[in-house]
Amino acid sequence: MPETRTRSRPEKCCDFTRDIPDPVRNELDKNGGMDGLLARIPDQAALYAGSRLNQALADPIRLTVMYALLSQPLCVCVIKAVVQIADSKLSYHLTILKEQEFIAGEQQGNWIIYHITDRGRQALKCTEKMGV
Amino acid sequence: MPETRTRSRPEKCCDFTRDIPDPVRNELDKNGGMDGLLARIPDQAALYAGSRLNQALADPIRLTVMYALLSQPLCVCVIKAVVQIADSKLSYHLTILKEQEFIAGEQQGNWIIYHITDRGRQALKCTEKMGV
DNA sequence: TAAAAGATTCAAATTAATATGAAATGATAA
DNA sequence: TTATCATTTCATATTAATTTGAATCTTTTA
Repeated sequence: MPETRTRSRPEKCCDFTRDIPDPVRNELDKNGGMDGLLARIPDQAALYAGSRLNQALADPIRLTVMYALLSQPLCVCVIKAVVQIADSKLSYHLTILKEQEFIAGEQQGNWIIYHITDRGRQALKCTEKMGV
Repeated sequence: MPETRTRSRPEKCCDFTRDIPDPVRNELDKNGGMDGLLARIPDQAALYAGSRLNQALADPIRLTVMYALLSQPLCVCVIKAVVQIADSKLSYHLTILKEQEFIAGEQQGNWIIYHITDRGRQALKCTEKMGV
């Protein structure tokens, strides 16, 4: 018969005023405890924005577009020839890059000509620094 | 009655030997045409790897973990106290960060103590440079 | 002003990422 | 060697991102 034991301990995994390895607790104390630790973490809004930013760079098609634009400004029709996907699909990816201001486009007559932004160049440099 | 006209033109959006804006074509010519442009884009494997890398950074929980570890090495149980999510969920996110070698963990007795790697520090610096 | 070309938008379908809870693993202590 | 604690793994459910094709919008040209 299964025992139905009531436990007095709180439901959390570890009560970190006691149950954490000594070296970790020691350093945590020096760092101002949990409060100090939490204070050094950016707020939710910043973290969310940061993850959005990285999300925009998390697709091979979008990276391809950015590398193409690193060479020179291009109309959508040439970008399409580079990535070889349907119009609407390309448009979707361009929108995501635009939203994060990695690229920008201007209408020139019948065409829209996209170029990479400084922020976009920066992003590629970063991605490369970690190995692409 | 709808006309069923056979078109001699190729099915593609634009035949970029003609139908692209002059400034774009001029620069493209200087850059070695389509071939030159394509040659300067990293290969598929690199782009895929690059997008994986950014994908790992594309989540607020994972960024939170990395920022926490930027202060000091921590056991899972303290990280859990920081992010306040279920064990298995945390483990899932830790695995993704480990796979990209942004963090690494070592067993110390009963605990696993994670620390941020140089690559991880680099990644946070990059994300910040673009604004977090 | 109608047609055509270049590009975007929209709704629906598909696929990939994340979350959840139960079960398993590995280390230590009783 | 059994029990316990910290953590991970697994199967499934949920949610978010991407793809698709049709319709729309803009600009230019006839």
